[in-house]
Amino acid sequence: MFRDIENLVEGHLKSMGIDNPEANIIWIKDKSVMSDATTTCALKYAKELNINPKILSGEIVEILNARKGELMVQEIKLEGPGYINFKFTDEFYFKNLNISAKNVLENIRDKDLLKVKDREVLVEYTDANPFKVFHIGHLMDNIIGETVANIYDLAGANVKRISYQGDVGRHIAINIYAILNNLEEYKIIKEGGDVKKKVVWLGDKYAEGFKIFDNALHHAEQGETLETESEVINKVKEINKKIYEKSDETINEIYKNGRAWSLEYFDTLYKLLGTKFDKYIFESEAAPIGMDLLNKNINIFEHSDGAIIYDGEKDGLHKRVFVNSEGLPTYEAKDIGNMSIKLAEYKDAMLSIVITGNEQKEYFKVLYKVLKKIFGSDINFLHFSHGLMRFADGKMSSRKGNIKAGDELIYSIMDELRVKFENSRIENNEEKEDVIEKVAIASIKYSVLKQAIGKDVVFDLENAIRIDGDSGPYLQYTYARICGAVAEDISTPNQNTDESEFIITENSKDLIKLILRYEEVVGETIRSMGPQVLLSYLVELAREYNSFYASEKIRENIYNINLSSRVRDVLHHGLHTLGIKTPSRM
RNA sequence: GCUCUCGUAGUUCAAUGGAUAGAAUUCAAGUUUGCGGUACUUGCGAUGCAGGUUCGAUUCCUGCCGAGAGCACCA
Repeated sequence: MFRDIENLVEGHLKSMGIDNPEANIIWIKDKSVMSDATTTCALKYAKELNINPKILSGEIVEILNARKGELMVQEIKLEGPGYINFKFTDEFYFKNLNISAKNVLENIRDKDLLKVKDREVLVEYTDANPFKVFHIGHLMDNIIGETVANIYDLAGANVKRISYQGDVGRHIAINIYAILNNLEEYKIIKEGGDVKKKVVWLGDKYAEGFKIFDNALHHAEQGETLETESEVINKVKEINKKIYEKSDETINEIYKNGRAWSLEYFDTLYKLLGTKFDKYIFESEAAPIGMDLLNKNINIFEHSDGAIIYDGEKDGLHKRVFVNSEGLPTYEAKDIGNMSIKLAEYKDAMLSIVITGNEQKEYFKVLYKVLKKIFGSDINFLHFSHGLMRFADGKMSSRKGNIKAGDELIYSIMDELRVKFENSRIENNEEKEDVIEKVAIASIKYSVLKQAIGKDVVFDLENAIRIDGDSGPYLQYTYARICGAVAEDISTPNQNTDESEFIITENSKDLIKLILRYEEVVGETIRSMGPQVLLSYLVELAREYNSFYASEKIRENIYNINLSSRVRDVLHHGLHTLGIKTPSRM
């Protein structure tokens, strides 16, 4: 919306000899400053031109002043060390309020953002492992990954959502080892109906198996087994090999069932979380492809102690093992296959992103060195990593101990919400359950997304669902409140409202300015890949609206209704970008 | 030991090198003859320490102190 002004300023800077000048105009957040927006470009370029910033900004102000009317600027002032400040006319506000939330991208210009426009961007996230529990870490990964994908969507990219799942490897051998020790239980579980129950059982068996295996590995005291340490280790190795070779009927059957149960259960969770993957890739298919590509590029690697490694120390990184001394591919080699599968499916992809926990940061640096050498320079790689979720107090512990499963966390929040929703205005039980689900997910997503990606998250159940102001439910409440106020029977606002449909008053002015700032916020969110930027803006908007609501009777006039529905549109657009659903009643 | 990340109100988080460092919560005091009080208003309160670069530093650089993560056959 500032394009015309920026073009004029940049034109002048160009004539002064600056290459590709950028005169970004941004809204002033400080309410004590009387102007609406500002640019600091004179300060930046005066240094380059070696002249006094006040002189440069003075020239620019003069040029702009001559065209104040057509630019819809009421006043242009030179303030401070060289800020060029703008105060806009009412006409400017009306005109730009017509830009709907959906079109914000049209008005964003940032060269980096335009690069991904209409190009395929692959986002891999969640990466839950069949046979294993859907951990809190997977939950965070999913929330952050979904948001990153949505933000790239917003930037105009053709985003493909991918989940890469570890359906082979030692963790499964350990699980099957434990199941083989409990075949009677397995037969009973197999007949039972509930998939959740089966998955919980699998998780229990993994824990059992892991304990025995880990004890054997570290020469700790034996669990309930008669086998010696080396027998346990060898058995797990043997099972692992048999899974790869598909050579044992019993193991094949257990493997097939366990994998299917897990995947079916994960799908119910993805649905709950609002994720739709475009593609699932499995380690079992990635492994042979990875081995093949590794052999074709063997010159990149080195042999060491019987293993095949990449010496990252040459690049100031670590050495990583790609194939272990038994000839089996590790995660590293499988990831080469994973990438190959992605590129086979999405040939035009220009960017491949993976979301994981912070602990894998160094690993991905090494992996990307290798991938770059194998797959060339047409594709770029990014790794976003997130921190851990900690709990604020002991209240999060369930009867079994502290919550570690992601689904368990969601269900326990829903239990808390059911109590709160007893007095809800919603009488239909089905709708109520649906809303409870959406509020529960919103409360977790808000907690995860309110800080920059990469930082640890502190989850406080009390704050997440109850406390006002700093929560997902607060934003949802504000949305529902507007929906209630802007009732359909009063007026359905026209999408193409002209200036006769808005009015600027003492109470509405700050709110209008805030709505106009949405464009800038979206640009900043994409540029910094920072959901917290968008989220804190939405809180500010909700707060400003609630303040407006307290001072005005919304249904009293059409202007208030129109403005309210504009706020509703922005909230809807922003929250959906963050993967938060917006029920119209709650 | 080496490498990386991070230190901001009591607490949880913000701030492309820009104006008086923003929010939320806690605590204190208030608000409704009105569409959803899960609301609104006011107040108290912070950049770990020491230097450097700059017209200007929470941001960039150096050192110190403190926290976390990673450092080959796991994922």
